[in-house]
Amino acid sequence: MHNNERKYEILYSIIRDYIESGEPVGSRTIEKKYNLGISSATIRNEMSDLEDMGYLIQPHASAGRIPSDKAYRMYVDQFMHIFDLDEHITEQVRKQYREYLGELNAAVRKTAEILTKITNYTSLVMTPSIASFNIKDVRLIHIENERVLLILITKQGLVKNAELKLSGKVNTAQLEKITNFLNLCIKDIETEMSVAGFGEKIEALNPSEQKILAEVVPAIKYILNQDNGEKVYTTGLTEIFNYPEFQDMNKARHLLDALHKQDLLSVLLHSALSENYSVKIGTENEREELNDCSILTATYRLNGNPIGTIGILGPTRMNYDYCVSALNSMAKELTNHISSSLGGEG
Amino acid sequence: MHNNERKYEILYSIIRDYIESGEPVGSRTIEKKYNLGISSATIRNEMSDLEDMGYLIQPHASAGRIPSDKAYRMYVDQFMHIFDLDEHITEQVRKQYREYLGELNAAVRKTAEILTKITNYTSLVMTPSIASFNIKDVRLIHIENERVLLILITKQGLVKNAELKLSGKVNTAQLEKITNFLNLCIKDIETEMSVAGFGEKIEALNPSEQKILAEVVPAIKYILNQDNGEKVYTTGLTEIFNYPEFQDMNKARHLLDALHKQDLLSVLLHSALSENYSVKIGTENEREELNDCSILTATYRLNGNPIGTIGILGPTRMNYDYCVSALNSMAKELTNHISSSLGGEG
DNA sequence: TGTTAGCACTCGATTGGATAGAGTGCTAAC
DNA sequence: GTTAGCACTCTATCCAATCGAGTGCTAACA
Repeated sequence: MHNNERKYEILYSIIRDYIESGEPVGSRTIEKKYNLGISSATIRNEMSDLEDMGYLIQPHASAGRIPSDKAYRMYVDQFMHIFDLDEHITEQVRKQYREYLGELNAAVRKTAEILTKITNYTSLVMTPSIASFNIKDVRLIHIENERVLLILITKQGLVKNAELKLSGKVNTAQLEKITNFLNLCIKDIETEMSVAGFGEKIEALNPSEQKILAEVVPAIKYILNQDNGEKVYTTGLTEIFNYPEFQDMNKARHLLDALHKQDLLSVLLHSALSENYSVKIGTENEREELNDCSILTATYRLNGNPIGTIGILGPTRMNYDYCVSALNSMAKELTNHISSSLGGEG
Repeated sequence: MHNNERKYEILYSIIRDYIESGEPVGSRTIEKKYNLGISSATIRNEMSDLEDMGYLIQPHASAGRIPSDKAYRMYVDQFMHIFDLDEHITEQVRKQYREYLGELNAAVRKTAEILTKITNYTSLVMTPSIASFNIKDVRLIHIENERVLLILITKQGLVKNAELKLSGKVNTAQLEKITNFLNLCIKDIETEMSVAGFGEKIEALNPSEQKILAEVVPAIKYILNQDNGEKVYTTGLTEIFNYPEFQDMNKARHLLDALHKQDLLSVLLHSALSENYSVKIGTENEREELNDCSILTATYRLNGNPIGTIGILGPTRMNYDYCVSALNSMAKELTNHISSSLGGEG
């Protein structure tokens, strides 16, 4: 077995062919389509070895062979070639982004649309949590009785609001005072985040105001920490019908059901935040419903820190080169857009 | 033909049977399952007449017959029986609503979930436009430079906000003055809605403030009129896979594609706002994609005025009695919840 | 020893004919 | 006007035959 190189060349050819055709690949196909200079009989022997090694699977005795998840994994690790998208595509993307100046979530969602359009796969995007940003300004607006609207404005110019229900009635004057106090203490809100942490400064408020403050601060903390505003959007859910591996109704249904579960998607994309990009192939996905799919993700950033994830979902037989490239390019564009439109400083 | 009553009794039986079984109904089935006191041969003759009249369709020569859209229409108009849902179900619903006190959209979306759960059909809900409510309070919050957050609070306690981009920078003092002015003129905003309509009162503002006002007012108008905030949510999209009429992949895909189009759904539900409830059967739906479905809708109200629509989508062969009943009951519950939780006055 | 041609074999997919079964329409009798 | 009876139609299902793609093995060859 001094010639492993040839084996992998054959495997590589099989993977490429199968990704393109979707049909089990036979030894004669390889012999004819790829000039490896060896006969189909030799290829058969090698294929038999590759099957023993776990790289190929024979759906049934008289069919060709298809790559296993392990084969795709090797392909992605060894052979995959990441490139930049055509300049005229990225230019168009930038143009579309420009329309969403400041509206970050809209730009992120647009990214999903573009991804589906250029790859014909389902795409998933996660909008960033407010926790990724630094608070510049806090406002409390009185709605009525005990209801208060909390507005957080970040240094980057993002706005997030949420309604709070306090335990008792408040009035506008009280809220104004508390608002001013909070804005004076903004640094503390970010770091300490507890009433106790305000120290002596709190003396500026009277007892009843302090009581309200004690309710407001945990609410802010909650909104900042509970991934509030982090949401997953999907586009092109029905694209999977294009692929023969999902012609089976039950399979398609199963997958679609899974993709409608917000929490599942949320966990999926959130866990991908730690890596620059990730490729999960078939059974590498923990959820059983996704074992026939590959999920590619990439993160977009603000000031170098990942704040969200964009992803593509398709059958394991997918064009990894193009998809990973497209995903990376889009993540890069989105990152650029964010830093230019929000002028991040913190 | 002095005995049309019998004909319709047969038709009624066929419809009931087909709704239940989903299989073409033959004359012998009717003879055995429904005691009409006549033989299968007679039933055959009547069925032949009913086919000529356009109420029945024969998929092929040696099959039974299935009801046409026209038959369902007659059924809905003549035979349908609307009833109230079981008290223990509505009690549960009320309990769930109570958790969303004040959060109207959350309650509406919950309604979709409940509808899908109790009917096993896809459900669609439209959240109300802010235009359905009376404005009590307007706030303008300065974000940075030319960016302003507009907050509208309704008499009913709903809060709606949107970001505005003005043509030039503004400062907090200016916005405060304009906010005060707007709140003084709230009646005018509702009725006139143009800067000219403010008459002499506008003298209270200096020219630069008037200029800002001239930008803000159309924005408010836009938000009030453009159905801003009116959004359609779907639940149970994959339920259609349960029904044999959508076993055909292409059909299912076609429908799912359609149901992912926000604008289509929006038009659909919006047009249903004018009626208390509506039933659109098969080809009665204008969109070709929906010609195999029936869409049932009902409106929920605030102070007697319809402000939103909830709906169910299923195959034309659907249990109209139960579904229309469920829909009406839920619309009633939602209406009650809204009037009790928002304490509508205007 | 590695490579290759040749061949028997396997197995899924397709085809076609036979059959069963459900249901109709027509006719003749009641 | 109603019904029993029967011939007819059409689909679905089953089964056998066939096709074809692809393999694995063997023997020959460099």
